[in-house]
Amino acid sequence: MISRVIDWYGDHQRDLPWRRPEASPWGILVSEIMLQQTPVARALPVWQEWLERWPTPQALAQAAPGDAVRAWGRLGYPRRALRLHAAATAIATEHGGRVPSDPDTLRALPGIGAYTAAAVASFAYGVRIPVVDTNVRRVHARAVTGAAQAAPSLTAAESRLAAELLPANPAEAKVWNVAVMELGALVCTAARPDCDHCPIARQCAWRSAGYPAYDGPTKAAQRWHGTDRQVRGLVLQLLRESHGPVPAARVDLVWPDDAQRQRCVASLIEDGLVDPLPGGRYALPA
DNA sequence: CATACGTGGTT
DNA sequence: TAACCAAGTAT
Repeated sequence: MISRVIDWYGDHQRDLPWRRPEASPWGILVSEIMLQQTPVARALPVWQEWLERWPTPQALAQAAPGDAVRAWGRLGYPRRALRLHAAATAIATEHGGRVPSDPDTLRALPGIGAYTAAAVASFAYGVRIPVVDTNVRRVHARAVTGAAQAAPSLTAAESRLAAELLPANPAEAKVWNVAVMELGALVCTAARPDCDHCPIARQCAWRSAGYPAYDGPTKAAQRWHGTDRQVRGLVLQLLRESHGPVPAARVDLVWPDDAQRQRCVASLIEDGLVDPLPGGRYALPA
């Protein structure tokens, strides 16, 4: 199964800039943060801009956090931009300007969790460690476990399985990691898996079992309209698109519910995404 | 461990 | 059209 997936990857992988040999660990780290819960097509142009503007962690660390938030554009979850800026600062001041290769050291940086730490260690440095994202979990669930989809959150059994499947050779492990992820992104997709073009269709436990429906617990559906997330998004959009500080009166226009809007502005300030200025004005953090 | 956290394309 | 989905993290 391993060689079939790796061979398939060799023939069908997308040409993504952060996968090229010349990609720096920093470029790979930036890509991983941007790709959290965000499609490749949307992250791609923003990644290009970021790497031109801030080619090193030091370069980003010297910028204002608000510049990072503004350059994040509409990627979503703007706290990622703030945390990436904070990570760059930590890398510049505590790690000699070099992106760490040790997963535990990476994991200690802001915005870097288990997945991103493993991804950077593996993809940037060839560290032999399982990289388990939503694509990988889905492929494992189907091909090995025989379930239509993975559990709502990563289980110990899944981590064990990923560790067992990981090739012993570090270089091979790195390709395996990215290949399984790519298979999940392009073929073994959530809604309409393209089993006719899957390199391991014959070995797939889910297919062999006749595609049984998922019976486990499902994750709660996300709401959007009328939520604080929507209001926060509107406030931040206004500040991103404004050059200087914005008067409170203008912020008031983005959402009619006073209590909710004020609560959201307060939470944005709490998060460090918004700076309250004298005179009742607001701006992205300097 | 469940929930909050953006955004826009696809079904 | 509402729901689902996209390389998760922090609390």
